[in-house]
Amino acid sequence: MAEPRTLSPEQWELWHAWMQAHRLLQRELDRDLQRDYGISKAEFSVLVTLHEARDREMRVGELAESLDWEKSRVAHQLTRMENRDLVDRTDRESSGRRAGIRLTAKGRSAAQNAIVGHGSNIRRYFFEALSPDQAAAIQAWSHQTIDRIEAPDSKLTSGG
Amino acid sequence: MAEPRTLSPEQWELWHAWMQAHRLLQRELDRDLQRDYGISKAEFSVLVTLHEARDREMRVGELAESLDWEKSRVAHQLTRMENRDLVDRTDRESSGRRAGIRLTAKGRSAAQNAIVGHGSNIRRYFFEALSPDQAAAIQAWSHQTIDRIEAPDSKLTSGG
DNA sequence: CTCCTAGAGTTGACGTGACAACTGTAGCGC
DNA sequence: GCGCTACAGTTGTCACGTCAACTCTAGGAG
Repeated sequence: MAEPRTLSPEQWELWHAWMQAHRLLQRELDRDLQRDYGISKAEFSVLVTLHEARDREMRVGELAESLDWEKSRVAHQLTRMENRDLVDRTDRESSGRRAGIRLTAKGRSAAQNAIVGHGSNIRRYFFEALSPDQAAAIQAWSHQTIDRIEAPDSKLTSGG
Repeated sequence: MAEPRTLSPEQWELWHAWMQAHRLLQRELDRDLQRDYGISKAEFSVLVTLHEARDREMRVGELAESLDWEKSRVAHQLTRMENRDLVDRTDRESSGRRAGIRLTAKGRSAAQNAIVGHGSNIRRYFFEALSPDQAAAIQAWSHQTIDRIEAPDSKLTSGG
């Protein structure tokens, strides 16, 4: 039995169903968030992260690190959110560079409202249809995958 | 114990890890597809679907149905792919409406090459790190979720 | 024939996400 | 101080995906 180079029909089917389920779920959650709180999933992520920082101003790099987003993605997102008056970029550097990022009042209340609502939507769409076995399997797979992709060669971090 | 309205920290963690894993996986697969075959995941999907139709021309609605995409998404994608000479829209209706969609020679060869390569990438990134238990759990969850979201009230399909 | 409705396909606007290139600041060696 | 490098943040470009609006065609009612 030579190693099969292609996926079996069953594997394709599983792959397809998995991708499909994921996309439907994401779309559903995003729609609800948009409808109920007027924000998107990406905006929600930023709002939550800033909300958890309480009063402390965050920097772009810090946000990028915390969200595991690319810097440019954060910058673009902040520009849009600044236009929508959800966040505030304060001038800190001497030149035109702005570094400190804060929630506006509108952003803060949006965050507080959305966290509860979005959480219960996640529960409704995701956790309620999830058996403990499935949860364990998905958790294990998630961490495997993150490790595998994030740190393909971890030899750099260990003291060698 | 009143029903908790918000997710537990563990649930948030699982949710976050899962989203993260998914995004990393998708990005990785898309990058490889782009690097090795010069096409994106969306283009791949269209190419495969048209490839499986062999010589038969497909219509936009048929493609949308088969891929479970919105019509407009298909139209936009076809426009991009037409510009890149991967597909061909043939005139069929009397007016300026184009209905028949075919692969170009370039599209056909791209499809044939990519199917093998992409399949083995999926195997490498997804199936190799997946135990049978995990596969079963993920499959079950996927179908549950698709059913739940796609057909929230299925009373229309059964002969009433 | 005209209006109405339904369906297929298209288009525009907008937010999202990735990548590359650019700007400005700071530390370092000369 | 000048150039080198590293780093932080920004910007442009492009592809993706959704929603709403639009066009064109066909079928039925008046």
